[in-house]
Amino acid sequence: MKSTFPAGSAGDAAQLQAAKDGFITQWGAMGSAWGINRTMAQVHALLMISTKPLTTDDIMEELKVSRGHANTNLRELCGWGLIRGIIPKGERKENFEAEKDIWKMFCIITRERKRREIRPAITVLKDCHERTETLKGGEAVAFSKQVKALREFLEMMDGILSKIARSEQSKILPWALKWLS
Amino acid sequence: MKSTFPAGSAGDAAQLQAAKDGFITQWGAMGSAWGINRTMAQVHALLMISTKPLTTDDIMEELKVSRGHANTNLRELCGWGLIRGIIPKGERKENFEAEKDIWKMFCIITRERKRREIRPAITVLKDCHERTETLKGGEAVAFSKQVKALREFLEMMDGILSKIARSEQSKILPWALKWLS
DNA sequence: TCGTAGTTTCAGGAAAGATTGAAAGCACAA
DNA sequence: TTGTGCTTTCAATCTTTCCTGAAACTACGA
Repeated sequence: MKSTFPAGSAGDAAQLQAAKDGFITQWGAMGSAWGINRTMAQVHALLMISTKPLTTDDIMEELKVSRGHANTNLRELCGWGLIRGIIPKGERKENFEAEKDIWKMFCIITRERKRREIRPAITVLKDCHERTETLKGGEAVAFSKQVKALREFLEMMDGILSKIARSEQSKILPWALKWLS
Repeated sequence: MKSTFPAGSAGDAAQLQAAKDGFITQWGAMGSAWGINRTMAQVHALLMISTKPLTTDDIMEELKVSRGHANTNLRELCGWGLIRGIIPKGERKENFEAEKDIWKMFCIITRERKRREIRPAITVLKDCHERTETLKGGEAVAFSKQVKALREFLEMMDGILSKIARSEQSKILPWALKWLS
């Protein structure tokens, strides 16, 4: 519903819009599968492929959601650090832009999920283990052992992911490529 | 609500039960966060720490869920390959037992999520890229480029995860430990 | 201080997802 | 073939989560 197409035909523009819509829809679906609010994933997708920062009203318009909902999801994404709000000088409206670098995105998501989900799980496992390791009886020993194995596994994962999330893409990528060969 | 405690006091048994319940609850909560039905995660937790195979009725009793629901979740877990049903000879009731090896569990989950979530996403990205790579105009070029970067990243991940999920734990673990140092 | 432009909050409606319970289905033994 | 013991299915219901819209709030300029 706009005016200027720097180049290409109207058909091209329609095709581009269709591809964008498909992308946003699918990214949203993928978000759901990973336990992320669909709209939040869509807002993220939209900002990720936008060539310029967008306002709350732009989001409302594109995704057909209410102002309240747009605002909530934008804030949440800011909380993750996946987007940031900027107020262009002279204006009062806030504009949002996404981190576009895939590797940085990956690092952010890894760090956050580690913090929000793996760490708490480790805490619980540690607790379960400590509360049962001194108990006698086959049942208790088996439980304690299983819980310990789980905990050690998650701690190893946590360590590896921390290390990866701290690395530069430039250090990981060539290594990954070699390793995959 | 049972009889024989091979060793230890009644207090010990209560403590063990409390720890088990805590574990099941928390594993369920963690499942939710990762986009997995809470009950399914709890059934998995229950079987993971059980020293013997359990029947549908055992699950119903422990988790206080209906027969239908227990059945659905057991089937789903079988679908993932995380548990298997066995019919002890001479009996007609099906018993379920979980894969207890953490590394194998991790491989199964990795493989399944790759198949169910990463592969479809790659397909969509490929499609978006192909539909726009020949279009003219700054917008189209930017979109195409971003989508391509995403796709390449996911394909790299897919490759790495495939490789890891095919490995023996014995090959990864020492390497991980060294790498973490 | 008031008015304006914008943002945030939240009660309640809507949609999605989980759970039940009961009926239908299945497999085997008598 | 009928009966028994167990599993599966599915409409109905309950729960959770999402989403809206409107009111409250904030920041700033005149």
